Amino acid sequence: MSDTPETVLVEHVLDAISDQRLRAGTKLGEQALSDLFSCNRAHVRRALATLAAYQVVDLIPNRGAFVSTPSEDEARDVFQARRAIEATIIRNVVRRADDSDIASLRAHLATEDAIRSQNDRPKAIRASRAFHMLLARIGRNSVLEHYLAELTMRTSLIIGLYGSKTASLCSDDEHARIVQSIVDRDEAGAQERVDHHLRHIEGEIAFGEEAPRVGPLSMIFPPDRATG
Amino acid sequence: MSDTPETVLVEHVLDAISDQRLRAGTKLGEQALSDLFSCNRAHVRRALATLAAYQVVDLIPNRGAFVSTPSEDEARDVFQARRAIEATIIRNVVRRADDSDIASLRAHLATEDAIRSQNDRPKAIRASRAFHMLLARIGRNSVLEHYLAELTMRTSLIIGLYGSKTASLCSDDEHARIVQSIVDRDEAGAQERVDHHLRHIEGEIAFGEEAPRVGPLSMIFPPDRATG
DNA sequence: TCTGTTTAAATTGTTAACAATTTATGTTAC
DNA sequence: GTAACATAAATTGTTAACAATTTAAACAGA
Repeated sequence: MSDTPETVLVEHVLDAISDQRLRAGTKLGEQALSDLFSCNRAHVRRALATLAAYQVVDLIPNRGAFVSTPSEDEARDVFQARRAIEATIIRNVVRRADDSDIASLRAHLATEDAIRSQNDRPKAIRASRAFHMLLARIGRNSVLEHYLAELTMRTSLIIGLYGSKTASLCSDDEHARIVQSIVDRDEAGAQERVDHHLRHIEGEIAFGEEAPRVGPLSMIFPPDRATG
Repeated sequence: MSDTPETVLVEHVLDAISDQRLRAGTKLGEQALSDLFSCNRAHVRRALATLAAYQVVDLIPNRGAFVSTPSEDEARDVFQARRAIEATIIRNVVRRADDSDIASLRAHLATEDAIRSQNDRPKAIRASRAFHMLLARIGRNSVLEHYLAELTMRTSLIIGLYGSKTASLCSDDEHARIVQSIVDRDEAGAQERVDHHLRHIEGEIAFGEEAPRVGPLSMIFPPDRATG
């Protein structure tokens, strides 16, 4: 990846969204962003066009750019798309994972365990997303990996918008069982567990009662960069 | 859809790619595009950023924008992603298609029949893609529909780049059988036939021997706008 | 106090000019 | 004739200024 101002800006916004530091509806002003990232407005504009193409930002003519607020229908479409994509990803993983991949998965489970004991929700959200993206990388299909990256970000927006009944989105237990199926090379079992896991997350979302949106744009900058 | 210069440009480029009027590797010069579409370079730049996010254009710093040339690995990833996504789409179609939807499908088959007798390859390509996109629309999952739109365009690039042994990409026969399964509400049958159809298309691609790339940018404008 | 209007500020949209880089052209030496 | 180099043209990258629109604020009237 190159290091142009556009790329930096896009990556920061995506990270902030997936960490739920940026919430649905937040306005992304051009001047504010160009100040925050010390670049000119042309760069900001291009970056916003990219984010709009990723469907995490809405561009409203003469009004500006806003973090998108997915509807309930859209949310259900996102989850169905995730089930479709992650079903194929997990199949690839079971077939293609080597020893080093399995070591990575086990290391990740340990990290999630450690984070759980800290009760740090933002960190937990980040780690949970990282687990799914790790599976996507091990699956070695760059197209599916890219789409899942988009969908997990939109999932973050959805959960941030409608809230989740459970504190921890992904129970680490379910992640552990998925890894076990991978180790056992149990394709059907792994697929079933991933599907169940995703339905579980979707089922916990409290549609109807929208959480208070927006938040300060300054949250676009992370408190720390340590990632699992 | 709004009618900003960016949108117009993006739509035209996407159409040209899916019709194989624009081939892999073609340079998309800023001046040339701003002349062709009578807009300034700022608009062109934003449009190119959007197209790059859709992964149909590569942006190379200081060199410009080029229609992307998918590798063989990427091509296989695209087809696997299509199988994953279209499997869920066809399931939705079988469950959700009403009488009017089935009428649309039958009308489309008739159109494809008519086009086949004309031996008009560009038109056939366009109609073939339209069939898959029609299924996506009937499936009523906007997320999957959007991803399939991207993937069918990339499929056009792939076929244009590596060539296909058969003249007609999608044999209309296979499309007709898929529709029959939908009418019969045969979920498993429909899924199996879509999967077989996609594997058939992929199998016909002649990897290894790249077709001559590039072509004149002027082909970005269509000869006619009649679409099935 | 509330409503509607007018004015001012802030934000987005547009354009042009200039700088930096790459590509093409042409020249010279061998 | 080819290769290397120098020059010129074309293309991309950057910046600033200005116009148009929207949002916020001030104000007057009921």
